[in-house]
Amino acid sequence: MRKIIVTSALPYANGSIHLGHLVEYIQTDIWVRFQKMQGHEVYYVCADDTHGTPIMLKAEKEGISPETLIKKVHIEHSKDFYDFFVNFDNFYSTNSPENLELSQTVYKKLKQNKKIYSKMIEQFYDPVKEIFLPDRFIKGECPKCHAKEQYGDSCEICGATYTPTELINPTSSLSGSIPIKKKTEHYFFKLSKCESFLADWTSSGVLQQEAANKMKEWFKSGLSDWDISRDTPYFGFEIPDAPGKYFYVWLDAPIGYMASFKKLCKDKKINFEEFWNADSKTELYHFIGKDILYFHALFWPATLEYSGFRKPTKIFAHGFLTVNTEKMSKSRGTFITARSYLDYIKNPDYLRYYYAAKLNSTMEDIDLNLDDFLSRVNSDLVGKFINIASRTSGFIHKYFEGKLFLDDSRTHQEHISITQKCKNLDNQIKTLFESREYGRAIREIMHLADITNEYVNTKAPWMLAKDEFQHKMGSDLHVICSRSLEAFRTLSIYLTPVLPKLTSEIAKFFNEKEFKSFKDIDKKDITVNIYQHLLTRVEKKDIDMMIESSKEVLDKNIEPSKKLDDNQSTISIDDFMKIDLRVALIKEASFVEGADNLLRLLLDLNDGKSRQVFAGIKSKYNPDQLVGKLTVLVANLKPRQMKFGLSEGMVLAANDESEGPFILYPDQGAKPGMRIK
RNA sequence: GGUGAUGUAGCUCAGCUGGUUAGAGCGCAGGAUUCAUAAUCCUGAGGUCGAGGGAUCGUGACCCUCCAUCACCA
Repeated sequence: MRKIIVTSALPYANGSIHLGHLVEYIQTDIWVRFQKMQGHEVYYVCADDTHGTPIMLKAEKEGISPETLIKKVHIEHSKDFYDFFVNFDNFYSTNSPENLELSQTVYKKLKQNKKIYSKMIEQFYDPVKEIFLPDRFIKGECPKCHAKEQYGDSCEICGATYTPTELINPTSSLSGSIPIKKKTEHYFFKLSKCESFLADWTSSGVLQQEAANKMKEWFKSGLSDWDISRDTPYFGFEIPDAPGKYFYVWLDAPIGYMASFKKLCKDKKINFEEFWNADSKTELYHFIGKDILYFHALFWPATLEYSGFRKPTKIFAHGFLTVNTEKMSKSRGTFITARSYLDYIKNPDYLRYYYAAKLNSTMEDIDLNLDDFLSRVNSDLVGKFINIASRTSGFIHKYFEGKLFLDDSRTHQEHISITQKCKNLDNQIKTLFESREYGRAIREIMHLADITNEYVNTKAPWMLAKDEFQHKMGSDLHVICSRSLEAFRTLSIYLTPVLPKLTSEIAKFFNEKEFKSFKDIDKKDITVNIYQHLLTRVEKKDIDMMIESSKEVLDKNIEPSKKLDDNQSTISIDDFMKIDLRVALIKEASFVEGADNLLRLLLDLNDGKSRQVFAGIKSKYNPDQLVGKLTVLVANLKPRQMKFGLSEGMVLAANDESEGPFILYPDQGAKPGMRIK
């Protein structure tokens, strides 16, 4: 039996859990449930990440203490995870006595090992708020490209990175005041001295190949020492013997994994040392997003190494979530919180299934395509998987008192083979789950569901049922339905880590409490209850409503920052790039009956389909003079239903009060479909 | 800007170390069936494997250039 600790990254306690977070928690939870089903001793721990300036400021904004804020968020997060069946053994908080104690222990050991030193640095300070300013809270002009309103760490326009002191005309985004440079003593962790250890460690197989490559890149540019202190006021843990100095949130956050586990040890009488001592034989796995690889693959193991604790066995980084191939967007309504998913779609298993179907062991991003989500869940889960039970259990009930007939010695090989096909996949499924190749596992399982449906179809039990002779125990009818349901049960067991809610209901359908182990597939005396719908389809309208409601939520939140933007007369390059301008060939042009000012244009973007656009240019142009010309189309304008038909875009034209419109023609050489930027 | 990843049928993705007519699921079309929440089964159409060069007897798979998308740059 293996002894394993598994963690997911700590969610920051200043916001709600959203579908992006859930990729990781679901990925981890599936893995943990799988390991538990293999009979291993597994502890899945996590915690809210509660420290840092953003938490402090958010609490202040809401007029409550940071402690109250993180308590409130903890309740919300816990509920979200519970409702998604993310089954932590402990979901704790980094603002805990265990974490305080461990953070201080780690720090003292690092100090003993001569890995800590202090030096004076110069930092920006907000004289009004009387607080040192994190980089993100300073805005100013980029020293390289002179773009205005850039953050203190990097420029969004030219991508330059710099220190906030290099910004031109910096202002504090907290008070709007001009920050002053102020000297302060900071504590540093000598990461530069850990290079050889880290180079060995990161290339020893604890990371995915791609992640290890990434590390090499970072080593190339050399490791700098890590600033681990922040000045008061700061919400966090005070550094021992350093009044007014606090641990930087990223120091105590990963220690939060240990602290959460330590609390669990107290509650469950587990031996903490056995798991965390430097020579521990147990396993430790961190599931993280690729964005925080740096912290987990460099700072964290170095911290552990030089404070005398064990290092992680492996770090599993995953990619980001996009929704409909784009970054989650609040204005599009694709920034979907866990809660709003639950409110509208309700069943968390759908999302768990969809994520599982797309997840693999790499750091590639995964896309939640909502149309795909709908059809995949409905056809895989309802159409083929659940359908097996739905179509065969009726007969078992009607004629055989709910009892399956699985006596191999009295059954033809052709029927036994369906059992074998399902059970033979056992090892492969295990390997795939173990290596986090969930997508492949799902594919294999669904393939077996196909085979089972095929079997049912060719054997046509409904034909046999017409013959009374078939209503006897051990008849072909009995055998066929039994083997189909046994297959269904086997597949359900395979799917248990992915679909805990559904499979627990399936277990009940089989008169079992739950599926505890993959070994349960060998059960022989199986009975079924009367079949009731185990799963309903996802409705398109529910998805649409979820999107709509996600849009609303944001509008309220965005107001403050929007007001700032309104004062600006410039837009960013990103704003401009949102407009998809294309060269379009005017294939057809015609008058629109009943419209005073419109021409109907049929435009070709060289993408195999034409678009219809209604343009208000009749006063100046005849259809004939337009056909064959190139013009400029706003290609991603939301289509609009007009009285005369759907308008799928907009062509550009110039005008003022007295003259116009004058339509735009691109220069010679431009081809239909080219992007204009 | 630098570095890296990705780009295969309408959609989501497989294609191992290069080797005969490029695959799956969904969707679509036609048919079968009625046990099942119009679910299931069979058949079929659909791809110059992002573009262009190159190495090779041969490449979706290797190299180079370009284009697009995404990420990271502490």
